[in-house]
Amino acid sequence: MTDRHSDIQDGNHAQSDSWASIGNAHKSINIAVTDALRQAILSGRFKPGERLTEVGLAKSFDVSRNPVREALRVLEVEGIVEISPRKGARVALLSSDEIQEIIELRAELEGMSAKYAALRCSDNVRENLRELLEEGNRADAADDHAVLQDLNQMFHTKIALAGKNRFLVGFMKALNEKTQWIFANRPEHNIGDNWKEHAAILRAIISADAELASVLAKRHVEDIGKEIARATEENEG
Amino acid sequence: MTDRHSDIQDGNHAQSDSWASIGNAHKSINIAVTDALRQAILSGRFKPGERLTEVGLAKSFDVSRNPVREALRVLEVEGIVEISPRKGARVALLSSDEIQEIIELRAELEGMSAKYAALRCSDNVRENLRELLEEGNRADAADDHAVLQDLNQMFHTKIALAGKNRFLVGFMKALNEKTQWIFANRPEHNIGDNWKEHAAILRAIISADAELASVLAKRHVEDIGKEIARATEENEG
DNA sequence: TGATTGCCCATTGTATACAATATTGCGATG
DNA sequence: CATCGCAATATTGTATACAATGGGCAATCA
Repeated sequence: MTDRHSDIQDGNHAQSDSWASIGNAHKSINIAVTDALRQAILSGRFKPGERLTEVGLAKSFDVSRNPVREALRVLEVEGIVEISPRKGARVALLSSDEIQEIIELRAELEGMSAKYAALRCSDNVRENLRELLEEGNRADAADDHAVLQDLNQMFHTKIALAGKNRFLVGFMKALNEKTQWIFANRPEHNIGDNWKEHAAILRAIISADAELASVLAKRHVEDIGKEIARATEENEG
Repeated sequence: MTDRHSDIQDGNHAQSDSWASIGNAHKSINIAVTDALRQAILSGRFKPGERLTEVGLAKSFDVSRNPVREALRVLEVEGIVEISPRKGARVALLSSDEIQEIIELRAELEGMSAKYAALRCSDNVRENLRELLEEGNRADAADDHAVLQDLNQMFHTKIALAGKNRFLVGFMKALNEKTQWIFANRPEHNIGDNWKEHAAILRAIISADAELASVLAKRHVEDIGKEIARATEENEG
């Protein structure tokens, strides 16, 4: 490291807000770069297809090319970067076919998670979900859009965890990230506050109705898929 | 770089191989190292928990540490290597709980794949599956263990592809690799030739009976899980 | 004009050097 | 005898240097 200031390490750069927490603590720079770059792509700051040169990224993060290369290869495995040997890296592209496949699989896995959650959640977790449900109901009644956004994310995370299969959790996390990415890159797709559907799923899980929870969760995601398809068609046709 | 011959690079230097790489860019060393290391781990040559030092691997592959680092980070994302910052990399460990979770998820996804395959496979693919079925039946009748081994692998791959969801294909590939890894590290778990079950699943898919295909495929994997559980218990208890 | 060749520059691939950190071994100390 | 420091060593983290490749552009020739 030179005597220059590092965006990633000291957070003095204009964009440092999202990076500030990752630099100094325990993580090494390659991990910080990976996280920062992933976030930049998923949030749409780097557009699909956009070229990602090693020196460019290295300069913008004020690090050497090495951590950048490692980050790019990690993100390639995650499926959000594409690398052609000796040609370079680009932000991956998602075709509408792939988007539908993501939604389709998410629907199945979300249903599966809900089923497992209903069957397996401990009393602690059940109580936890009950609190989430009530908190969401309050926010929904109060039309608190910002809080609902958070709670909706938490909804998916908690259900996945309650399912007690860590590989399922990992896959769902990947698919959720991709869904977030889809919406970030297609402004015409508006995620509505769908708390009422979430609430119904939560109630089914809490009452240990695995069958109902599964069907509701699956259909919930399928509905999102239909909306994406509709919006895409409108936008492109 | 020492004067020794490189396990990995030999093929790149040999003139005889240059024909093979005409038209497609020769893969870079980091990819070769990734593939070689992955294979070494999945086949059990490196034991779970075994330390993987960068210099050690670099020497054994006769490359610098850089490609090795990149490979380790890729394999970490794939879940077969664990990296602790500033401490180093180890071959990942799989607890028996995790093994059961892998099987559980594989069972669900295999059922899902079979369902989709039954619903979606084109005439071409259906014909292809029919050939696979007959070939397997012949090998089974002839007790040709080696061929069956191959066909069993192909069975899973072809069904996944027939399902026409590339993310599902990716997840199943990851889970199949992990299953292979489980068996490679637990000699007491013997994969039997289970062609007859495979054949039943294939017939269901070919006749477009999605429901039956799904149930059979799921149960087939669950049976494998039971056998692993039984063998583990026997071995540890 | 239009295709082609050869050169230059941008970029990636790989190795090495150095810095920072963790681990190990051993002797001093209670 | 256990344990605490502490130095020596091993290992990882990061930067830089150099080689190799690919793409673009101008000069060249049909």
